[in-house]
Amino acid sequence: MDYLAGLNPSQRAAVEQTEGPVMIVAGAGSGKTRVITYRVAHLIRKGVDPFNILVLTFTNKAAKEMRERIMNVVGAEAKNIWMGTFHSIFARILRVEAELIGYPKNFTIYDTDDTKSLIRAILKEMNLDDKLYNANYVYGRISAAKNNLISPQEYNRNEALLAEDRENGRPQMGQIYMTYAQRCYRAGAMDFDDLLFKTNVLLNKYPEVLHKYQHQFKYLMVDEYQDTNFSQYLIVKRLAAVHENICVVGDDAQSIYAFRGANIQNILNFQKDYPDVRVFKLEQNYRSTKTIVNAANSIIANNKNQLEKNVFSENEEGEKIKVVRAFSDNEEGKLVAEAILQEKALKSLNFKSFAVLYRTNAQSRAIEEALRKLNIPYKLYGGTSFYQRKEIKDLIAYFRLTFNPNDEEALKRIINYPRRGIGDTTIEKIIVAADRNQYRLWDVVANAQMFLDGRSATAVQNFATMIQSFQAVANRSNAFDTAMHIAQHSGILKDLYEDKSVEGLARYENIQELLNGIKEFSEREDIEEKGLDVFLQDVALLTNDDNDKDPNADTVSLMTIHASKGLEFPVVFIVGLEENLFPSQMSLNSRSELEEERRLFYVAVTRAEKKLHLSYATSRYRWGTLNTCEPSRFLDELDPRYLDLDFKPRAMHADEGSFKTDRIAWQTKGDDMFSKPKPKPVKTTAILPKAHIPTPGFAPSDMRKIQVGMEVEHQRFGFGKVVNLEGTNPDNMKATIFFKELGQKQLLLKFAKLRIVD
DNA sequence: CCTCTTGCCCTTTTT
DNA sequence: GGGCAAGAGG
Repeated sequence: MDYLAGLNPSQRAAVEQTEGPVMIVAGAGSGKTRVITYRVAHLIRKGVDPFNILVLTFTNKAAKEMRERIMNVVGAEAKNIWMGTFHSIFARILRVEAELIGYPKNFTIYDTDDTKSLIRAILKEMNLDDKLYNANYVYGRISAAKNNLISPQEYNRNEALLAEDRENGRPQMGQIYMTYAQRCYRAGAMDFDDLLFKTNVLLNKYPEVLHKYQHQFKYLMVDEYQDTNFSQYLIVKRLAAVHENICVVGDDAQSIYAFRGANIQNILNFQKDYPDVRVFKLEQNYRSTKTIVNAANSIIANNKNQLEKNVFSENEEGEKIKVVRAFSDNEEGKLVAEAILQEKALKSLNFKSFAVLYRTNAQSRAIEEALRKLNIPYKLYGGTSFYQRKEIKDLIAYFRLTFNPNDEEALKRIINYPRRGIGDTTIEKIIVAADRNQYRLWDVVANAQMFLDGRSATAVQNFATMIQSFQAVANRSNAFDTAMHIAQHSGILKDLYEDKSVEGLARYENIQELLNGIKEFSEREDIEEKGLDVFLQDVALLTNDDNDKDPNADTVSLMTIHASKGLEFPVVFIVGLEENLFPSQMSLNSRSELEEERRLFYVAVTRAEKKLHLSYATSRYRWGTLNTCEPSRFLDELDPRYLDLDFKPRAMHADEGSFKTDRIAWQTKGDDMFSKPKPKPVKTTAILPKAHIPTPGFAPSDMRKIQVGMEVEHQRFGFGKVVNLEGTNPDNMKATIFFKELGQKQLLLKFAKLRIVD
């Protein structure tokens, strides 16, 4: 039990409390992973069979890392623990039980691309305007329904939801959801949300199945519990209902996935669900300097609904946080690159001590270019993963179709790639024929001459014969031999080989790499079933960290803040701290969304161990055009005691109420923000300041008469007092006005409609 | 049915 | 600035 010695009292107590409901509230850097790994190790040391332990995480990376760490304590036994992401664990269970709920065992998992492609196809068939019924919007709506366990039937019976859709001008939403679900079902496919939704259906409908897993999983642990959605919450609750040995670990301050349905209430309400819960708080941060921890605390203090805790550090004070202003995104990249070289030399650090974090993937480009110019090695995390590349998806689509010939998305993808004379018209005919007769897609394809004529019938027939030959090969060969056979006989390999362009070469190499990966899989000693179908099962759930060729290379890490959760680096750069970028423009509609952005900033700040750099640019390319940017409000929220500014600060924002109107001036400038016919869904949580109703007969006064100290009325901002005037030229005269409702704002008198109150 | 060009949308974050 | 879908022309 030597591993217990390295724990502080609260960590140790959490590890030793193995029975009953437990909640561990773990502040950033407080040794959370350590506690989970030791807790699992402790269970095993106490004699619990690893097979009876279920540990759920949010990323493959977290699961992999944890398993390795447990293995270091208890050895090979750790291999038998049920540990993985929600999606992979329940996909695994669904593979066993699928037939009960009408799915084939080798059902396809539709990734986001497949899902959107199917939605677009349905929209087209229904003759709906794909701008109004934007595929992203429709997907979001369906996803939200599934995450709240609302089936298509229930959706269409739910008057409130239907009314909401009518108000949003999208009355067909319910029908789209219905059709989408039917098409997935007919294709033998589940999307990401289905993996959880169908698990709930299974556990709800088949008590004997529920019973089986309830008894198998005597001990449950859920990492990042603050990021669970309702669907996940209910699965966990059901599985834990018998033994109630449920331990959830999380930090409400780090909840950053509400956008995909996570419900922070799950952790805030855990104590209500399990009144006899034991709560452990890990409040000491071992990762960062006092400066960083205190600065992070000063940010998160701006959020309202939180579990009470006091995160502190006993580490050194550390350096102040450097805040840098750049003129453009490119200059920002340059400043970051130079700072890395400087600090590396000064403190004799490795490149891998540095991370650059950003809000959106698109920001990586400017940084990458700057790093390349100075020959700084870097590694990009996230972005398009290996498995999302076109050529990889194409080959995998052949695999998918071989094992599930009803997979509509796979079929559409490759029936005419490489070219074999089957055009859109023919594909449409196939789908319509299947639809009309309620046939499975493959029944139509395999009997093409019944539904099509002449040339196209033959082409489709040949295609069907080819897939059938692949099925025959798959039946008697291992994964690699099957994959190789398909790559060759489908014509993909030849097609790519003939493309001698740089990109074509890269694509060919990628296919080789995939085949190499499958070869390795085929040669593994630790698995019995080595068919290509087994390899295929998890592919949709794999992310890019799986393809990490050289994890120990000395490179700077570049990633989104979301991807950085759970990681730590000695020196961290957070770039793009600008209004509309971070916080994201999409988040400005409600307090809850803004709070999530703030938690995201908190996550970013707490990744740093020794030194933190923040930066923003005053102009930035977005959609190919140059935009002016304002510094992020988050910079204002940081306690200035911890900051080292390289420029003269100015009052950036007076208070939260003012932000909405502040940016109108520059929004209208560059692009088409206002012309987009994109009605936003109704947000009930909006806390925007109430619109001011101007006094009857409101008329703007002559601005040449305005003086400091005057009381004025603004058409929309209400009443306020002039505190400062800048400039003399009437064209650029700017007034600083303190509004009673909205706080301080700066207005260009040229545009402002102000009435001087007598 | 195929290929090339244009024009549109995009940029939130991920399983 | 880039990727992708739709549409025109071959």
